Amino acid sequence: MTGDSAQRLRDVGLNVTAQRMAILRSVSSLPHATVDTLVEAVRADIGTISRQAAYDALTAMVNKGLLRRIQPGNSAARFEDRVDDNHHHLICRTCRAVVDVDCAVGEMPCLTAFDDHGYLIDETEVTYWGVCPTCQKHQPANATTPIEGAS
Amino acid sequence: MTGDSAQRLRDVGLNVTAQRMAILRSVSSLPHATVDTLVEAVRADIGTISRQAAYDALTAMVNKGLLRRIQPGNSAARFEDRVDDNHHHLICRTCRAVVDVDCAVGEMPCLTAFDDHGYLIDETEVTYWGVCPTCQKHQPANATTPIEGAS
DNA sequence: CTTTTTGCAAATGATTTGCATTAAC
DNA sequence: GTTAATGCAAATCATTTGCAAAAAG
Repeated sequence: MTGDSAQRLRDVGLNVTAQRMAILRSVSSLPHATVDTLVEAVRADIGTISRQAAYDALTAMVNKGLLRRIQPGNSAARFEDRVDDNHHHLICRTCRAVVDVDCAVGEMPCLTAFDDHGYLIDETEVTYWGVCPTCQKHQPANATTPIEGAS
Repeated sequence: MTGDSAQRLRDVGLNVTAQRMAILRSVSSLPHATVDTLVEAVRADIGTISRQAAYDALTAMVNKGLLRRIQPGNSAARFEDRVDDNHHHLICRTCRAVVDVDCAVGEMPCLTAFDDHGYLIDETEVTYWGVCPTCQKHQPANATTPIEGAS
């Protein structure tokens, strides 16, 4: 239904377009998807979107706080629409699968009582790096291309 | 002095080369520097290094746990040699300045008592996003290009 | 002397920019 | 009607790959 996503766009002052509504819906149904995956999904949905329109729409919505961007190391950005709660991410070093995790500590971990060096802090990002169950099984003890860090 | 960095390389089983020693020294004196900055510094130091040799050396040392790689959003990676302690990073959205901060919570925040989804977790990364004092002053109330997120 | 590392060039992948066309308000 | 959004191509930026020459153990 077009109503909901249209309203969410209007609420933040963005023009309502078929592409933007479709992007918003795709991010909802495909949490942690990359731009390319979202472009595919939107094309299956409304027929056409350019990659640039997708980038533009996603950037606009991230800037308006409608979406959140996740940057798994140096690979393609992911997007999600869980923006209101304080949750973090568990990312597989091998296949880049992203899983949401709720913080055990509480509302805003580590955000209190440290030297902020005069910075105006607006976000605390917590990322857990590891290897997912599937990749643990399908890989020899010393895998070939660990995407980052940790010997 | 060449001894220290040479020994650190040997300790982790890496061949000792002039470039690698110089990289190690440069990362020490320029914490949070990008690859390009390090290449410049190394060239000023020992005369010559290719960018690829720098990437290779840095990757090798990160994999051996000698260095740590920081990925500020989607921009160029930074490197540091503080690998033994549990500290986090405060990054300026505008100028990308990186500052070390010690965690107020304790040893390993949020690492206990949550659902790990079967992942084998090896690192917890905490990043605080904000605007540094300098950028707060030098920018009009609504700056032009906030690098990421947050309206 | 065998293996690793270096250096150069070219390739790749993600993202951005410029500009004319089209659609929202 | 004006302003904002789309689509296409080309540009840019960080990083990787392939391979021959040079250096390390």
